[in-house]
Amino acid sequence: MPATQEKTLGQAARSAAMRARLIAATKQSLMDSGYGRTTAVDVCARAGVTRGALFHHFPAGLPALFAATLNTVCGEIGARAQAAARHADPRHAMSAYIDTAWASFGHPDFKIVIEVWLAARNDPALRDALDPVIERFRRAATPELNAGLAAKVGRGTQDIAFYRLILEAMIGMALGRAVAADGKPMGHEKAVIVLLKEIAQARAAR
Amino acid sequence: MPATQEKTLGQAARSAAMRARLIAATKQSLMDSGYGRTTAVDVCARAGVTRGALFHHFPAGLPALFAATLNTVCGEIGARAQAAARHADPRHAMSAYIDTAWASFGHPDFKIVIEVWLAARNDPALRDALDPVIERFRRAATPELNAGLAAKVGRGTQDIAFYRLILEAMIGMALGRAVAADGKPMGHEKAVIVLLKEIAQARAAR
DNA sequence: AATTACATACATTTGTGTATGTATGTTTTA
DNA sequence: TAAAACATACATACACAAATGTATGTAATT
Repeated sequence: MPATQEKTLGQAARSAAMRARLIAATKQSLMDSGYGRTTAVDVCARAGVTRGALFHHFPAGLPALFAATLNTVCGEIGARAQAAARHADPRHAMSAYIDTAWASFGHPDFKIVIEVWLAARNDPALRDALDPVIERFRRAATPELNAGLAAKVGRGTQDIAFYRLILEAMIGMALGRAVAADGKPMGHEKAVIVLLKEIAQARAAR
Repeated sequence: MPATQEKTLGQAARSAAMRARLIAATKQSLMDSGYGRTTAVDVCARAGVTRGALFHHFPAGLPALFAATLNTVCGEIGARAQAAARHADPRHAMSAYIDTAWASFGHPDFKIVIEVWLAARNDPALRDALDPVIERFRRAATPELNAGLAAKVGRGTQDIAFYRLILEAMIGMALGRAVAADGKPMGHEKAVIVLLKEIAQARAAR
C-alpha cells in the first residue's frame, strides 16, 4: 500500500515522486485541456496537491513545470523511436527511418509538444524555459548537426530535402490529429506513410 | 479625410467598417500575440474602441469574433489560391496545384488558422462558433467531396495519398513557421516544394 | 421619436505571486 | 541513543492583476 511506502520512502525519493506526479498531471491537463487551460490550479487539482507543492518543487512556477514536462515527453518520444529502430529492417535504411520517426510523431503524446511549443512562441518566460529542450530536439533532428542521422538519411541536398519532406508531413499529420475532435487518427496517415516508403525505395533504386 | 467620410457613410457601411476594423485588430493580435494573449481588451485597444463596440457587433463575444476572423482569413487564403491558379501552367496539373496550395499554406496569415484551429480543440464555445468555417474548409480540401479538386489531383487511392502528403507537408511547414522565433521561413521550404514537384512529375511520367 | 452605435461603470471570476504556518523527516550533538 | 536543531515538504491565506459579462448612459442616425 502506498501509504506505508511513502512513509519508508525517504525524502529524496518522495521529492522525485512528487515531481513526477506534477509532470504527469501537467501532461494530462495538456492532453485534454490544451495549454490555454492548463493552469497551476488545474494541474495541482489533478495531482491532488495545492499550489504550495508546485511552487516548492518548481520555484520558477508553471514555465519551469512546462519545461520539465516537455523534457520528459521528449525523452519518452526518443525512447520510443529507439525501440522502434531496434525492430526495423536494417536493409532499407530510409524505410526504417520512416517507421521510427512515425513512432515518435504519430504518438498521441506529440500533441503535448505541439501545444507547448506553439505557446512558447508568444510567452517569453516559457520560451526561455523551453529553449534548451527545443535546442536539444533541433540538434537531434538536423542532419547537418547529427552525424548518425545524416548516415541514415544521406548527406546530399536531395536527400536532406526528402528527409525534410518526411518530417514536415509527419508534423502536419500530428497537428491534424491534435486538432481532431477526439484526438483520433485521421484515416489517411497509414497511406501517406506507405507512400513515403515507396518513394524512398524508388529513390534508393535510382 | 476619414472623419468626414465617416460622417457621410451611413450606419450600415459604418457598421461593416467597424466589424472589419475589429477583425483586422484580431488578426493583428493573433499574429503577434497568439491566441492565448488575444483578449477582448487587447483587440479593442488595437481597434481604438472599447469593449462596448465589440459586444455590440458580436453579441456572442470573442468566440464569434474569432469565427468571423477565421472566416475572413480563409476567404483571403482561398482568393490567393485562386489568383495563383490563374498564373499556373495548366499542362502540369499537379505542379500547378502544389504552387497554388503553397500560395495558401505558405502565407504568414496561415498562422492565424493554426492558432485558432488548435485553440478551438479545447474551447467548446469557440469550437461551436468555428464549426461551420472548419467544415467549409474540410469540404474544400477533401477530393472525395470536391469534384474540382479531384479532377486536379486524381481519384485513385495513390493519387489521394500523394495529395494528402502534399497537404500534410505544407501544414507541417506552416506550423514550423508559426513557431519560429520571428515567423520567418525556415530555409528548406523551397527545396521541399521543388522535391514535391519532381515527385509529381515522376508519377505523371509513369 | 425610435433605433443604432457606441462608451462607461460595476460586479464577479479566475489565476498568480508571495508570505507564513506546520508537520514530517534528517542530521547533529550531548 | 535521545533529544535538540535544522531542513524539507507541503498547506493555508492574502493581496493583487486581468479578463469577463452585463447593465446603464448618451450621442448620432434615420
